[in-house]
Amino acid sequence: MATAPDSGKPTAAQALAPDSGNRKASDQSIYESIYEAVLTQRLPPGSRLPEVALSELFGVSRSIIRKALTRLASDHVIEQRPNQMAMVARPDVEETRQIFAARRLVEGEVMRLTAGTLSKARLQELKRLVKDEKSAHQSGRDQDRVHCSMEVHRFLARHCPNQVLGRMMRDLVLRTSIVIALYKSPGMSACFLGDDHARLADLIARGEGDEAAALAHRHLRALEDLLDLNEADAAIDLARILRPGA
Amino acid sequence: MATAPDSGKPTAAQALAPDSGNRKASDQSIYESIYEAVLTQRLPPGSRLPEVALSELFGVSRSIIRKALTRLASDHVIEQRPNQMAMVARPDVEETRQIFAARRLVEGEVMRLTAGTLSKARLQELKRLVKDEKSAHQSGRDQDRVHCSMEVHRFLARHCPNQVLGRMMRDLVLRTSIVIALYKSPGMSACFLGDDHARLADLIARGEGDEAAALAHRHLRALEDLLDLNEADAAIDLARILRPGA
DNA sequence: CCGCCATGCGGTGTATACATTTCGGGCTCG
DNA sequence: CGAGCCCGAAATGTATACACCGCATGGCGG
Repeated sequence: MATAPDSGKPTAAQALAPDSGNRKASDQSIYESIYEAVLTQRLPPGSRLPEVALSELFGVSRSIIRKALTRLASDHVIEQRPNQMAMVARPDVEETRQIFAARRLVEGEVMRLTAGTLSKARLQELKRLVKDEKSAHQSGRDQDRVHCSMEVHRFLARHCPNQVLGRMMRDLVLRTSIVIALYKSPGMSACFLGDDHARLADLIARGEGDEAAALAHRHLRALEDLLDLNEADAAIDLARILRPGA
Repeated sequence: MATAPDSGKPTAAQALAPDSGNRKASDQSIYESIYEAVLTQRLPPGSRLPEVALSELFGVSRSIIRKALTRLASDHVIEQRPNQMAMVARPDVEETRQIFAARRLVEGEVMRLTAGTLSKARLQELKRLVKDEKSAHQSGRDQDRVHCSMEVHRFLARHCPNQVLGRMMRDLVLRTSIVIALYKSPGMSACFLGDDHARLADLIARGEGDEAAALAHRHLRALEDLLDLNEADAAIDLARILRPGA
């Protein structure tokens, strides 16, 4: 178990280690470290986040940790139950469907609003992200691929003229990342998505908002369809809890 | 100044007094007290919220207060700047427009999803809220009228089948309430809105989602148009900061 | 041998002490 | 007389002590 913490409910520890070099981190930087770790799936759903361990890791007192955790819980990144350790959120199937539906609505509008508003420099950045994703995919660096894929969506959210919607989309992208980690079917590595991103960037650049929105909508629908969202998991959860036969 | 705290940046104090009877309140109840006070405009935008005053008011230590304030800031109810007292949010004109645009998008979809899904008992509750609003309007109890008007929207948000969207709408309703308090023109009391609510409830009851969404869209557009959203205030803010001539 | 309860340990919940910062009044010096 | 500085009150930022709770473990009794 020392080298395989992913059994059941893994603990934080090494997933945040690279960031622990920053001694005396502020609650903002701690928030971002954990946020980033969850986003890139280094902290899988259900990971436990003990306050004392985090306080030692980041070199601050529990006050700061608690503030960061409160904010993370408010953003649905983690779940906090009374007298219990915080853990990375683990949405059920119903909530997963709602997250996808909400994201289709919001991201579609973000595309519509963002198309044609980006400067040349920004478009360069965007194309760069898409290219990085493709190269990461071709080299088989799946961790980097996921990271870049997220960054494409987050980039568009960050540069949407309507920052209220942009912030909503940012949160929904994170929650989508969580449910993908939870419900992805074994074989999927989401190959064709990279092409979607390239086409999306092109439509954004050319200012074709409606088409970009439609593409994002299809993109997200396809992504949701790739997931294992049958009631199987509910049965699994019940079986895991009750253990009736074996 | 003892009886006119609304000059400049009012303090909390009496706006929360009715809730202070609950000694040893939890952070959740404190969160809700302040949330409700902001929603009903008893705490106008810019109101200051000192931690010590609140801790004495609610009979708890600053730890609890700080947790509640952190959550409120995360929900854009208040603004927290380092080493400065928290205050009720005061969005600028640009953010106000974004809030309305986002709310039109989200609330429209909520109407579409909610129409035709409410039980008879729930529909009764809804009609009751609309009726209460109308009677409050006719009696000139403007405070109650605003409260009931908010409750209509919050009711629909709460009972939307998609709770992710519902939660977003809840937050947007609050932020809308804040900007209305900030930018309402002197004479407006929003008379015809009550009729909109009645028609909206009817469309929801009859399951006509698209029509309900369209009505909500027009309703919110009309509401935004009633506000004083010219750059006047930006000039005021600049003048207040720079004080060039006088 | 199996099941139940006591107990210890590790975790969060809350309060409080102390450090640090901000803002304003009033004094002093030019 | 006015401008600048000093200082103190009051606020927030941070750390820490202690109380409480839940869970796992191990002994005890049926």
